[in-house]
Amino acid sequence: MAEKEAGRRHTRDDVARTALRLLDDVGLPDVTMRRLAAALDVQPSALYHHFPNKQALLAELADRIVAAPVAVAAPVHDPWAQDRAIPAWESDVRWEAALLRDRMLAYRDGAEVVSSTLSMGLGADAALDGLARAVAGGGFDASTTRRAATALLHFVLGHVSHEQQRLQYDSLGVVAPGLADDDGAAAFAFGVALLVEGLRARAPIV
Amino acid sequence: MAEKEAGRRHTRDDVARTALRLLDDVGLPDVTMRRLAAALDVQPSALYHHFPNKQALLAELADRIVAAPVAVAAPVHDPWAQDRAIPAWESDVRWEAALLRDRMLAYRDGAEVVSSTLSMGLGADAALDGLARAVAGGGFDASTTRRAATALLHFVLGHVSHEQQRLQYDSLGVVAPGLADDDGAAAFAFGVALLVEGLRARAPIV
DNA sequence: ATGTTCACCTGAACGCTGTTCACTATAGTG
DNA sequence: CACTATAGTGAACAGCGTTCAGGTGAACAT
Repeated sequence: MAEKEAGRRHTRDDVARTALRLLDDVGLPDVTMRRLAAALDVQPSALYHHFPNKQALLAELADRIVAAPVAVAAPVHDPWAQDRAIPAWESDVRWEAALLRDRMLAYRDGAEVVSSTLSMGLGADAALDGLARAVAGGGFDASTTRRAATALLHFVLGHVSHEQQRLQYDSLGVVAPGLADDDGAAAFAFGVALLVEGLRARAPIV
Repeated sequence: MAEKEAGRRHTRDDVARTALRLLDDVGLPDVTMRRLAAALDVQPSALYHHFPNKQALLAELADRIVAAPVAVAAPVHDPWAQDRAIPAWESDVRWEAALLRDRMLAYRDGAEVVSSTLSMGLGADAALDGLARAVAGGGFDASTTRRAATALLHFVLGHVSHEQQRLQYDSLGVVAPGLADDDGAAAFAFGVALLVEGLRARAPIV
């Protein structure tokens, strides 16, 4: 399954990249220092020359996940705005939220990694920053901006975590229990829309 | 610190109640099967006669947290509705969200316990049910109701987790870094209001 | 060419975790 | 009284994150 990296000495970047690949291969619960060391063909203790502990390693992974380059570039003209009544900041927010979702979906258990790192105050700040920047485009005061951005962030993290947990369930052959699974993207867009429209009601300039 | 329970034989309820007290005393990361066994004056293996594994134990705790009786009864006339323009379902949703927050805040790391249990599909369904019931009062279709309720749930879980993590930071003597900490209740109400107002825009009956 | 430095790594260990297993004691019921 | 279900024992297992004293080799200055 996971082949060994046959190289001799490794850099901090090697370790992080191998860890990211291991995460995608085996999932967060099976990303252990021992397994990562084995993947690098190295003793576990060697990892502590690159990261002081496992949490720092995971924080680095979270940073890379939320700041990863994405396949499709941001559209100059947003796809939601055939109707010109929609202000730019609204589609910016939707876009930024969708971007964050895509980035976390790009790695197995990505949302879990980002969420735990974020909740411990280490790294992954790009996640909140992107949302806050988009919200700020609506001209809200600092407090409203920050609160709206964190509300969006909490929803996105919770939603994508839920989405990825279900992905894992399904991949393990568990049959869908009666109810049809909700389309992830649509349910996500709905939640974001709820927050955006709630925010619209208090926009300073209409 | 944590005194031993000197009783003879214990029931499943004893174990759960002691675990809940232990959680409040030492926090989730230090709730280990060995510590819990010690608190009950029992060998760790004895716990497995009451719960098949630790996750099941934590799921029971989550169930008790989200279904706990609360000090103040629900008001017949909601406190937000001096203005009669506010429909009942809106204040119901706000109330239900605030209730869930209070219940999770009642135990150390309560949000973390509920969140992890919920994300693994074991128990704590009362959390979503309460919100969904309140939303349904607005007369929305099933899909909208479910999506809005989970959006609310994700926000509440994320917010309270963040709130409790900060509580722990502060209790450990870490000084607030420059920025004044946002009032938890106010920021919470803001996030809920955002979702409620977004939902109001699609209410079938005005 | 030689000596030194330093990043990278080894190998073994420590203390902790959740969980299992065969066995024992105790309370309650026919 | 014998029986059975429930509760608990004590030891062990495999795995975890982490530490530590020491080793090795490439890079660099003399």
